[in-house]
Amino acid sequence: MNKKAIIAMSGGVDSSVAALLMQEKKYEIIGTTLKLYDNKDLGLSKGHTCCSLSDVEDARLAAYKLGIPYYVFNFVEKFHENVIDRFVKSYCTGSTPNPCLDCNRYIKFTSLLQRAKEIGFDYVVTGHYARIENNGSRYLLKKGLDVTKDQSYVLYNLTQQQLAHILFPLGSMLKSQARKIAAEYGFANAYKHDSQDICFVPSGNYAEFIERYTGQNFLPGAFVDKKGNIIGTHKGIINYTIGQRKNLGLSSPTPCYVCQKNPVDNTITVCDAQGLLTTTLVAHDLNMIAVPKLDGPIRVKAKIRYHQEEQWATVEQTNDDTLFLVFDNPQRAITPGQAVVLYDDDIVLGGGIIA
RNA sequence: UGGGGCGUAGCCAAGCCGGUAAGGCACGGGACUUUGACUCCCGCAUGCGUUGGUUCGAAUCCAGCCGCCCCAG
Repeated sequence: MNKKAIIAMSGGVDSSVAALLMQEKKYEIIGTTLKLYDNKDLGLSKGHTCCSLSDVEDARLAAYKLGIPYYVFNFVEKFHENVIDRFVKSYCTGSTPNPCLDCNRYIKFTSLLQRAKEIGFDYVVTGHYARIENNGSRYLLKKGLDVTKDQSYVLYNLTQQQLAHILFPLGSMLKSQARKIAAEYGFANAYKHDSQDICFVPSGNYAEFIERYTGQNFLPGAFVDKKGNIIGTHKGIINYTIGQRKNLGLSSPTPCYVCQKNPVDNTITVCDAQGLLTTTLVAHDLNMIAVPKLDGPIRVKAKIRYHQEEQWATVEQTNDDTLFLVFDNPQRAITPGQAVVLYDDDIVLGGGIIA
């Protein structure tokens, strides 16, 4: 009897090709799109995003083309609770969250996986560019072969139990190959633009979103320099993140960057580019994949934001839920709320959230 | 109202022995991107407080006026 897999179809090229590949491997598959929010509730109309309901038609079309059953699963409540709420709370406390991490962690690979099991399916399949291997004792998460599209960073939260029931058919493929396959097969979305922005804030104006969502106004406050001099007025603390240069409106001989957010007195500290450099960080909320726990300080390559080359560092797990990293070279704008993901070559060791 | 200094884009600022407005910051637009940022590219003063004058030609020289700053009374 064929293995059964649910394909999470966003309406984009990647997940459509993922479905096609699974079909070719003779899996018994169904396609699904997750309804994550009501566009109306969020004051949205339309946008090319990774999972907006407006993309349902593209997904449905691809499923129809494949001749597979297609369903929309309603995860609106789960998404509110596990993604949007966490996103908003994080910003309100001065952090800078990455909601895609939570969406993968709680929605696609928890709620959807659970649903899949409930209805008798063995696997959840997505179009992520990452690879899963089993070394005999553990499941390993590895970078996608297409280094320019590698998405292992946003998947570092996956557990052994989850990895056992996930398949990434695009992990060993180049994006260009995926597009080619899509084009040859005749998927309408073969040349659809890659997704971007936060899916539930397609306008990109997440600060406005947070104010609307919380019904709270974030008051203006002072920009101060490292000596404590007031040098300007900011528009509310949620509008800024560590390392930000644009939209500060501060005029000076050299560019000004945000280097600290202080929710307590509602001030934002700015500095020059040099002032953003730091060599150490602490992370919590860990998930280790390749090993259950790090023994002693080890050498790794670490990524402190999605789009950045990993950097050499020495890391130590100081307790069950804490990592301490020392980078070989100072890093620019290490940002609380973002994830640090540890790599041994192309293997994801694990990661955590920067404190 | 005696003396001195200054007024160039939103901010800072070069140019000032006349030859047709550097640069930085900010801002706008693109590129990049399944987060926020960073980065990169492009754009950004028919005009130099104002009115006249000299000159082929003035931000640059001259005069009046306006405004601001400092010193002295």
